Amino acid sequence: MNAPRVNESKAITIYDIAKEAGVSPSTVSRVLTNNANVRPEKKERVQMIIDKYNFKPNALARGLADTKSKVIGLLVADVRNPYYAALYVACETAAREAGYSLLSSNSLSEMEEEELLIGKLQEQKVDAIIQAGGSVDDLSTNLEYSEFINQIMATTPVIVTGKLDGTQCHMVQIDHMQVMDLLMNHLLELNHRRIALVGGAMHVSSTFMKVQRYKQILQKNMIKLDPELLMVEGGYSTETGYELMNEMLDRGTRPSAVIAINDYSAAGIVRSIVEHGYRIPQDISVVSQDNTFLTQIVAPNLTSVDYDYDAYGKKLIETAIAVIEGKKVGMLRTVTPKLVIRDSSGPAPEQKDI
Amino acid sequence: MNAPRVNESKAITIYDIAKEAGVSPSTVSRVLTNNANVRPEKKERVQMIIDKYNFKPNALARGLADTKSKVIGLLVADVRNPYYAALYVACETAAREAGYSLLSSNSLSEMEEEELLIGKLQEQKVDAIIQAGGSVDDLSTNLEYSEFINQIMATTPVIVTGKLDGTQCHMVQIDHMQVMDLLMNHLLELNHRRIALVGGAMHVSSTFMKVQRYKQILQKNMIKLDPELLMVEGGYSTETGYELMNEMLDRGTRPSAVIAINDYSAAGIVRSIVEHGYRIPQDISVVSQDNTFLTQIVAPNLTSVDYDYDAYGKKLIETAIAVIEGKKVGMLRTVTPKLVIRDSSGPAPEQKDI
DNA sequence: GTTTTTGAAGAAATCGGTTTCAAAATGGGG
DNA sequence: CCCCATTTTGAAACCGATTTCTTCAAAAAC
Repeated sequence: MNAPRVNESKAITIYDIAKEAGVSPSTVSRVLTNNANVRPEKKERVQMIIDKYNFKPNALARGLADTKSKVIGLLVADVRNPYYAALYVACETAAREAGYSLLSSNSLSEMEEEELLIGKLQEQKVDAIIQAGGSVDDLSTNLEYSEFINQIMATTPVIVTGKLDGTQCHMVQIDHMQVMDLLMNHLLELNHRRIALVGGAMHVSSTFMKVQRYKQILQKNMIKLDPELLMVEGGYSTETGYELMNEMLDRGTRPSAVIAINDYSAAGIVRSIVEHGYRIPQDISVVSQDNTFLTQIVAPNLTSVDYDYDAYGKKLIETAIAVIEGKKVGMLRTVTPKLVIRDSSGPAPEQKDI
Repeated sequence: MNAPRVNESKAITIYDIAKEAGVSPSTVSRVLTNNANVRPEKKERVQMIIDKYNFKPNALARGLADTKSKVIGLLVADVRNPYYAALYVACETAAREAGYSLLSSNSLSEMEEEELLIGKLQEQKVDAIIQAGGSVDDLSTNLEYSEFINQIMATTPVIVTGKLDGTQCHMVQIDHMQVMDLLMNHLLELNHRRIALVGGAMHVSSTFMKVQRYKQILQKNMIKLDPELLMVEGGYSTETGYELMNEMLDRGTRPSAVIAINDYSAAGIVRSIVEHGYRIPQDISVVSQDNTFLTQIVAPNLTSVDYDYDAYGKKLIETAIAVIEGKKVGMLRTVTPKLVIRDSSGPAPEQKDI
């Protein structure tokens, strides 16, 4: 009769395994890390005991000994935003597949908060920090921020989404120019000429680049820029989209198509348009960016630009691991956007006003 | 002229601080942990040097030494679901305020995956594991799962959302009965008698409880249960909501109000209703659960049951910390729901059929 | 058959903290 | 001013791995 199984409060260690296998702790460690020769029969014996107890080496001790925690810190602006949620899941999946864990935080767009959180991540000895969104994207504080990142980089490698000048940190960036190209080409092919840009803020670098590109494309197509169609002066929320669109329509400005800065604000834009009695896409087309699940919640389903989040996350994690392992990898990698056409965009209506 | 600042590759340690302060490492540690007496003037001197270098103790070493990592593992079903995203952020905030970090994973509803992830968390020596959603809620595998949790509990305390019999693990649970009470009372007060229940799956415990309660309330109000109004046989997605509602309306069943299992599916339900030419709430009221931001994206804005995510997350973290610190705390804590009335619910239309 | 090379495995140092233990310093009372 | 109780403090052990350094044995070379 076996002794009753009792919760031995002490966790099992490499020494216990060693004793039971009749070998030294070093040997057990060698079996564990698998980067030194151990005689096959011994290796097997040790492995059996490891399996028997389902022994898992203490990651803290391991991290302390070899100064690699196998944890990557991930700072996202806010996972409640579907865009970041998608990116976060993609990163986690990629990290897991590479044998890393993720220590993540929501910075909630306070730069002070960010500093605190990064400090926390450093305490935890994460091997690298990925910063997705937040201060990185803010043109107005960019210089100051680069300084800050450089300081962090002295200790921990940092990878950011977006582009950050004046640092040695690696970047994975969506090709914002191409995002705008995709949207504009789609609309121009549908004969739209009065294309509005709604939502976003100019001090955010991605938005800034998109507006630039928007203007370029108009020019190339001999379309005169109507400043009334450019309403990039709010935020990225549903509320903002709703208000900006209301303002435009109430003022009498009538676009044939609207480019929303993201799906989130598109929801507000769509509502405003519908409430003003226009049909989508018959009267006004709406196209959006991010291709989150919101595209399928809003009626009609939104045409939106997708970033292939899995690939995006994978690139971030790959870059982080490459840097950790000291391998060479491009400083700036790009995520290629793709247009997903749904029901919210259609041919421009016959022109009746100017 | 100062020497140029160079990246000293070696991180600064407690010993460096000790040397510069002219004290022993033990003393520095005492200042750091603040749980032993240190002569004030010495304490100040050490603290100054700590501040000077902005020294942060290595969390790995610390965790190894006192077998407390100050990290809590959080397993959520899927942060891309706004409900879990809200809960996740709430937990993170609460954890941070209590001086803990969060190591989180998305279990993505594979029980195998869950086991793997929990194993990972244990390796990382998290002080406790919070499991939010996933297998916990599945009645069909509940027994097997309890066994599994008990095994984990031998090493790491586990806190789950929902109710899990046969384990010693702490639970924080939404009062599902009350959720249904709130929704039904609201609708009954608005004179609704033909109330449909759409979405969800009976093997999920929360849904099961809600259906039970739904029947009880009908009975108490002398309303005969119409099985055609009960469409709890799909999932929790927008797609499911859309399909189930289509099925009901196409079949000719006409409710005066619909209770959606969550906001996510409500979006599909709303779309189906609108596409069938009914107005919300004039013809059919829709009420929902979770009170995520989706309530404000769907038009009309959804009446929904809120859980006060901040309080919810805080209860989870508080419970976890209490367990970690060996303090007594109730095995089952409850989250009280609250109804948020918006535009999707209104008085029942004058009865014309039966 | 002896010497050299290579491979396997243990002892011990190390990572960077916390904590126990014992010694030293301080302080209060007689 | 001395003695005893109480703080303070430092030395050393410890947490649980990895890794370097040795030693020893076996295989290869001569």
